[in-house]
Amino acid sequence: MATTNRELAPRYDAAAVEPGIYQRWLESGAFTPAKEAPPGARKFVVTQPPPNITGALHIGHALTATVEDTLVRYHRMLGDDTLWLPGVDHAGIAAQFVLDQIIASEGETRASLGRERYLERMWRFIDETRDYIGGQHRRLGVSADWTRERFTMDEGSARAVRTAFKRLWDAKLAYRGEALINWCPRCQTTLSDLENIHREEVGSLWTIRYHLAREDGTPDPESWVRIATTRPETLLGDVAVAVHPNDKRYTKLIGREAVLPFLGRRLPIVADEMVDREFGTGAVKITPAHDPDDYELGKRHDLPAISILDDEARINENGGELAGLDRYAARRTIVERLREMGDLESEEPHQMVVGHCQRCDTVVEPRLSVQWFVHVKPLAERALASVREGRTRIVPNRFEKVYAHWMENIHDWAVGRQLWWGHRIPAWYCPDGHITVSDAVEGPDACDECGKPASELTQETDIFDTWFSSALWPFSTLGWPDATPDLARFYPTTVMETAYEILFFWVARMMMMGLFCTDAEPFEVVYLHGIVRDPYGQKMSKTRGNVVDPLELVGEIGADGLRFALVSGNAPGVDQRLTDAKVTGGRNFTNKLWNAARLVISSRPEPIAAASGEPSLAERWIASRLAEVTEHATRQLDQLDLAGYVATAYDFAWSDYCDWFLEMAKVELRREDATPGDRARVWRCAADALADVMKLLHPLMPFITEAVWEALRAADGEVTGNDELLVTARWPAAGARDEGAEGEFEAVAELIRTIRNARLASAVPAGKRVALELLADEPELGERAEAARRYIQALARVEPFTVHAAGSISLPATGIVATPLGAAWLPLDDEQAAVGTPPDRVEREHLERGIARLEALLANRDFTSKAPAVVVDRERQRLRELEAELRQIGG
RNA sequence: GGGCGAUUAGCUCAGCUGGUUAGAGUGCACGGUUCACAUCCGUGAGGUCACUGGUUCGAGUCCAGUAUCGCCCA
Repeated sequence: MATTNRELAPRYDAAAVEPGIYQRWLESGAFTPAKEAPPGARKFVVTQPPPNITGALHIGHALTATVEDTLVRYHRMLGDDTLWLPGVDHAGIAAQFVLDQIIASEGETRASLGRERYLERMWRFIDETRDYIGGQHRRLGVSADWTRERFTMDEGSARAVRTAFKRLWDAKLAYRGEALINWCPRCQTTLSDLENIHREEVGSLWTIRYHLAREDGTPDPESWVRIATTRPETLLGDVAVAVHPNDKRYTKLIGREAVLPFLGRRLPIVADEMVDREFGTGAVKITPAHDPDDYELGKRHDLPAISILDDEARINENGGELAGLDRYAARRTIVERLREMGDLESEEPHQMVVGHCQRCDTVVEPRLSVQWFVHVKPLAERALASVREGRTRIVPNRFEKVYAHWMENIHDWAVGRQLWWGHRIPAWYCPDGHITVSDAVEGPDACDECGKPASELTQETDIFDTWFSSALWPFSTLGWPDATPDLARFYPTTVMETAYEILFFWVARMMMMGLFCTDAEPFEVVYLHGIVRDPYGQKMSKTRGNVVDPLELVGEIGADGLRFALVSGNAPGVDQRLTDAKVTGGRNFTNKLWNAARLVISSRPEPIAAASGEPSLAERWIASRLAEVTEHATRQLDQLDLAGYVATAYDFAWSDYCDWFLEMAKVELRREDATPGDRARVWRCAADALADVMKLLHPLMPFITEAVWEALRAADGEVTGNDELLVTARWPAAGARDEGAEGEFEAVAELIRTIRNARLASAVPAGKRVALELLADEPELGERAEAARRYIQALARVEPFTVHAAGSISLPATGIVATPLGAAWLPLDDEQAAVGTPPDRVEREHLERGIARLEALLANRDFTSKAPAVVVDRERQRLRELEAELRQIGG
């Protein structure tokens, strides 16, 4: 292709460029792994944390997508057998929550529709929203293999769920039993402990008189025991009063009975070590059906548990005349009546911890219920060992302690949910009370125990906690329980990247279920990222109204800019604030890259000759820097140090390549004595280095780099070689360092910086060319100065530039500055000199302080004898340099 | 109550296994119509690395304690 339109727009227009690029990637099939693993290739596999199918991506998802995409693109470029498997989650409670609101607006309710029609409606709804998340991910640049996209409610996942549960059941790790569970009266379902969010609140502590029972069981108006409670409404379910066995105040009451107000129930007064003597009056009411501690105590004392609340937390038939009242109305009524009866002694404000539903924030009600549980202790022990013994690594590793603590104190997992949207528990009941668990789609043929035919069995109506299917995600998505080629090829996966917030909810459970189901750790590394907060450090939330829509930002500054903003300067596991400055910084950087490309492409010699001649200092230096930076960035990516990688690539691109190299390359390209071969050589160097910068930045900023690649390819096919698309190009190999070139460059750059500074200090107008004199310290330095003359003249804007040999000229009285090549000064006329401030004195004092420090350090025998030789040599060298500089300015 | 983390420039944050005079972005000051970019270029000011003690030739970095803030678990 000839040189088509090589004029690039002066500003990078992300919105105009990105969609087309994504389409090209898709058409190229770059995101789908080859049919077979390349021979000898290492694998790199990530399963995407599946977002809620009914939702939209928030900024945290954008971070997840960015980090994973960066790693995946890097490994794809390395040539690894790379798979990134995307998917969405059915989000049981959350989805029901959303659909309930929708059908409510249509005048329907779950009850009015019935289970079957409700689920049909859900599937229709899902079909509408299904592609939304994927579309958003595409706009962020996510390079996942969409041909393998999965949904936690698809048939493969369903089979995995049934199989896993059957195996748990067969291993006696799943059971159905009565327990006090967390109940959300609004969501109408059981919650696991993790979904029960504890929060400190100010409530009340009421002190109530429970009259002691007389012989005939009636209350004695003259004697009572004072009970402290935060939940007076539950007294309807009281079955005892408990005191501490060593509490002298109550010793004589143990064994006697009190009478429950309103209901007249006789309550034994029992002694139990659990009772906190310091709390309230030291005597507590015991309500086993509504309090976890009471439940345990009740079991120890063989007490009944009387449930007094219904599904919606209203008083049930056990509450006598209060039946039908909401729990809070009942509380008010009971308190009021007790007061009237003279049995309410006091009411005081009380700081306490209250559980709330994670989903809807309703106060959770402890409730006695028969539920499905998974006995996770044995699973947890294995999952803990995997991390302890290093088979799975958590980054940052301090979360290994958090993980361990949770695993060590784990409770059985209540996996049943009284919802409709989710995987139905594959358990069948027979009329005789037997339970049969089956992993077959059509269920069991007969009762496992008594052989009653399937027609007489009824299936459990509860569904699984959504996290149960999520726990199987790394392998259910690859075909487990079948031994599929994908499972063999891609499992176990490599990196599980997610928010530290769901370490327990998800990561821990994947570890447990992965080990149980597949006998392997589901991933090698867990990479945890922190929370993206607003500029004031507040967590983003709809109620606070401070949410930032990532797709809106993509529209404003492009996906690359957002990706850059999210990853730069952020360590794993650490929360970050998303500020305007960061976002703008991301946009500016993409624009900078774009303009570097504009310059390179527009300065291609036309026609271009065959490159010839010796490389200039600019070329030798940038090649060496590129070698170092490639090596560095590669190591940082290998170590999952994304912020470090970004910083390395950013500094190189902006400072080294744009600020220094391109400026020097301009000098080379525009010098009059350059041959066509020289110009071609310099341009090729600039273009090749730019191509490498694009490669280095591609994992993080895929769109702009691909766009530049395309423009480079149009301008000169030799630069991009056979790689039509950058996405499938190979990651650059680090070349050889050229320390000589680096040293020469540093000296010249330092001289230029010093002269620029001196110009400003002497008030030389910025655009004006002034004379510069340099007294070379040694002949060799003079030669270097001569060799770099054209850079110095252009970048320091000096003309003429005169280099004097040592001893050939005497220094002026003032205005000398020290440079690595020798003493330099700007011979100013009197008028200029009068305006400016000679910088020498400050400089001299600065040098003298440094010299004194180093002399003292080097005089210390402990230092010279104990510190490594390299360190001592470095200090000696530094001292020599400072002394030379001081001599230059006449010290 | 137990555990974890943070405290570094005005602000937001990097700083790996201890080793030049601690860095970046942003903000600030000064100067810039140099033919890629003002979403830019150049120069600069700005830090007793929370505090106290210890280990070490050498501590932002390791150890102990204190203070403040935040998070997790109970």
